[in-house]
Amino acid sequence: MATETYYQLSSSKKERIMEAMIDEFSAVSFSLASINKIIKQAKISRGSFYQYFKDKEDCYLEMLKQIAQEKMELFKDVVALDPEASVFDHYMHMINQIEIWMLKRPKYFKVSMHADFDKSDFIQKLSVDQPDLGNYFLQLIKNDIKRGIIKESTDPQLLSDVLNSINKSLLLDYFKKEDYLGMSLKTESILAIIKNGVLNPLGEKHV
Amino acid sequence: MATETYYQLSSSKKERIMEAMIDEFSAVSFSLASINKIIKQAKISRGSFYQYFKDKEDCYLEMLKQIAQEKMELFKDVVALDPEASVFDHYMHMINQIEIWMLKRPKYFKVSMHADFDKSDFIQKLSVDQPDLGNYFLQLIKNDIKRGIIKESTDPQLLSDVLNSINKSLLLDYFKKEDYLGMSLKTESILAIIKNGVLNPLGEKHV
Amino acid sequence: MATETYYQLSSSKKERIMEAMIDEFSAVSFSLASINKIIKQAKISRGSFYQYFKDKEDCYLEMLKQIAQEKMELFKDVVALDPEASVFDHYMHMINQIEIWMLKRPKYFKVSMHADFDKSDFIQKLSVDQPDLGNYFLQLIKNDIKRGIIKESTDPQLLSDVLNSINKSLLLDYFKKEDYLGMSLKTESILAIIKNGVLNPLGEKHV
Amino acid sequence: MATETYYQLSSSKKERIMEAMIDEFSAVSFSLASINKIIKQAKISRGSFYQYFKDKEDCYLEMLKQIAQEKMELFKDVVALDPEASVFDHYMHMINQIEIWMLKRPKYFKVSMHADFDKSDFIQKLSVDQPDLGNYFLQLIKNDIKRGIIKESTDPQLLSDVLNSINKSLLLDYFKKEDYLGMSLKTESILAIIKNGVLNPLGEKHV
DNA sequence: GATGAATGAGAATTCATTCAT
DNA sequence: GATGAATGAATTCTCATTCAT
Repeated sequence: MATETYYQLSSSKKERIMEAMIDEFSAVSFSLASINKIIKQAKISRGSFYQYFKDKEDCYLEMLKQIAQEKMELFKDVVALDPEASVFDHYMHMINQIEIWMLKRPKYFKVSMHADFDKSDFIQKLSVDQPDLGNYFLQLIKNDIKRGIIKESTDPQLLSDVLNSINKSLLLDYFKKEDYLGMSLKTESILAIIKNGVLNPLGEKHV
Repeated sequence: MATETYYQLSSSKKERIMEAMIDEFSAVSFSLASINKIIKQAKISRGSFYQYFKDKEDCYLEMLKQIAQEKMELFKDVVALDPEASVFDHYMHMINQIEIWMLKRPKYFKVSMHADFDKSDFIQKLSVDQPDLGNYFLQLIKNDIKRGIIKESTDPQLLSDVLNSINKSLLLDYFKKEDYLGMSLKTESILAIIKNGVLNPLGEKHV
Repeated sequence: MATETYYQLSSSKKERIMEAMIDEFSAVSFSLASINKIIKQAKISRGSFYQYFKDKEDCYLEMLKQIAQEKMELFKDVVALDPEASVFDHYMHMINQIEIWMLKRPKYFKVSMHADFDKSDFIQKLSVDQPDLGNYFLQLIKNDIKRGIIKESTDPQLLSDVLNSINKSLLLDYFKKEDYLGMSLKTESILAIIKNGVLNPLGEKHV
Repeated sequence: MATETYYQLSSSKKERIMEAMIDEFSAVSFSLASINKIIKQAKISRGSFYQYFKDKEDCYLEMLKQIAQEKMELFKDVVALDPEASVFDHYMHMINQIEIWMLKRPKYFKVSMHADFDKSDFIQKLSVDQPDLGNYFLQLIKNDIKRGIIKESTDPQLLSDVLNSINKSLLLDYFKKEDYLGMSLKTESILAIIKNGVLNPLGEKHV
């Protein structure tokens, strides 16, 4: 949604601007982000900013586009896995990818976390969520049930939700700690629980 | 931390003010909340506001107190459960309580979600988190392992984290949808997964 | 100008109020003085304050009255000096009295210094100055000229002004330093200069 | 400390702003000065003001700079005097300069008088005083003593203080009267007193 | 196309004064 | 006569946006 003028800018300038926006929008939420800081860091004039973007919202959207592009690339790789792999393998693979991504682009990740929590009308209208991801795992689960890997009694949608929950919760934790290591390891342990359950098969009386 | 003046106000006025504060602080984060909106909705003058509260932070703290009080009551009930009950029973009980609470006071919950994400120094200093809850479940889990209800091989801390994750994630979901029904039901299904696992014990070849 | 209500107050209460006013008006200028602080220190209610005094100006005037009374007493003593004494003796006597007064009531002195510099319309209208003092010394000087103590060529008004200048300047200095000792000593040295001059009678070529 | 933006303003605009600031800061003390009044008089918007100056303190400092500049020029001329001249000649010369300055820029002088009395932390930190002036005269006095112009028995520091007192006091007087004429004339008479003393050398009996 | 000065609504907070109880 | 809650205009300062050059 940025203007023609913006797209015709030199790559280096566009990158400078993009970096400034990402720095700001990853540091604070949309509503609190300051155009002042962005133009100072990007070393462009106030007037130029408004010749590139209609307004604050517009520049934010442009930045989201950038992030989305990289995400797309991430998920391409997720898909590129042994077709025989179970949903858990896929999930682990995704977590691995996310971990790599977060280490590589911690700010992109922060941006989406902020977006998740900004309640301003504008941000709410954006569906920043990865809309396909839920469905993607759902299919894998159904397939695994068919293949006999997962119990027939399992509700595929529910398992998909659980996986998503785990994912989100982990991200949230790491967002707060600002320390992105150990995600894969922890995820693996959690998956073990989900796969095998925690109840003692010998404990008769309870539950 | 509110002033004497505030506490001596008529109940109806205090409630009007409290409602206005909750409306505002549940709608946006602390930093973005507008005293202007609060006093307009509460129909008090700017001067009165500052006779009730030292500043924005003070009024926020007063509101938290209110929320905390109701939470306390909630957890009283959680504790009052059959001592023989498993951690899962306790967890379900808590979820039930939360569901009731969220239906009754959906905005209270929103406030804490915002607090979770406000990075301002002031909010960061507040430990709005329920600090004991994690530990509480941890003890129950350890006990259940001792009692043979839960597998010895289970890492208590991890299971505790998972339960917490589920909890947070569910809340987050419902926070976004602003639709708090079905939490208990869904939780029950999820617990079933965690208890028994989803792997097909007969499915040899995979995983 | 205070109200009847005020004057009918118990002495102890009036004193409490007066002390609070003096503390405040000696600490900062009239415009910056805070009624809040006064009523807090005096332990009276806001409403009472406005039942005692019409407004801030009114309470200030009441306080000035108090100070004026003590000043009057001071000058009574100044007059009570050997009628043969020169204007310089009188001056020294006054400075001694002032020094005593300032040590005893440093705040009274600060009040007048603040008044001297407050340019608000209200304060300007007040002639806090000791209107008679200038004239008083003028008479003494004229007398000393007649008596042959002071040169005939001396302009009495001018000498009076000089004495006043010295006085004010010293007070100003001590006000800033907030250290009231040594005034008398310094004054004595200065008077020596004024009495005898500083020019070397043998220095022919210059001046 | 003003911003680049300010310095790049057209002269006429800068003068309009400077005049408004001087009007306000000469009318009341720093703490009481109102940015509102300044921007209204200068006919600039609130936003502009804060694009020129960081805050109230900053604009005040900018104004002081202006005053300092003119003072500098004043003292250049004071120094440019016959090296044989006595301290009294220098003093008179300075007073003459001050009189000219005060007639030309009466408000500048008022500003410094206010600064002298503002007890706010910010103003206190500024040493608006002419720190070298006292010392400057002290050196001249010592020199005049050496040269035999001034009595050896004279305490140089004391005489310097007296000259300063006279200066301040005169300024203070004229500040209050807002009438700056006759300063030089009066000073000359006062100096005569200080030079020659007022005591009648023939008056034996007294003092 | 680029610049950056100008704008003004909105933010939090203070304080002398009024008035119902 | 005493109380203290209520008021609102005033304060300083911020920031997204516009517009003349």
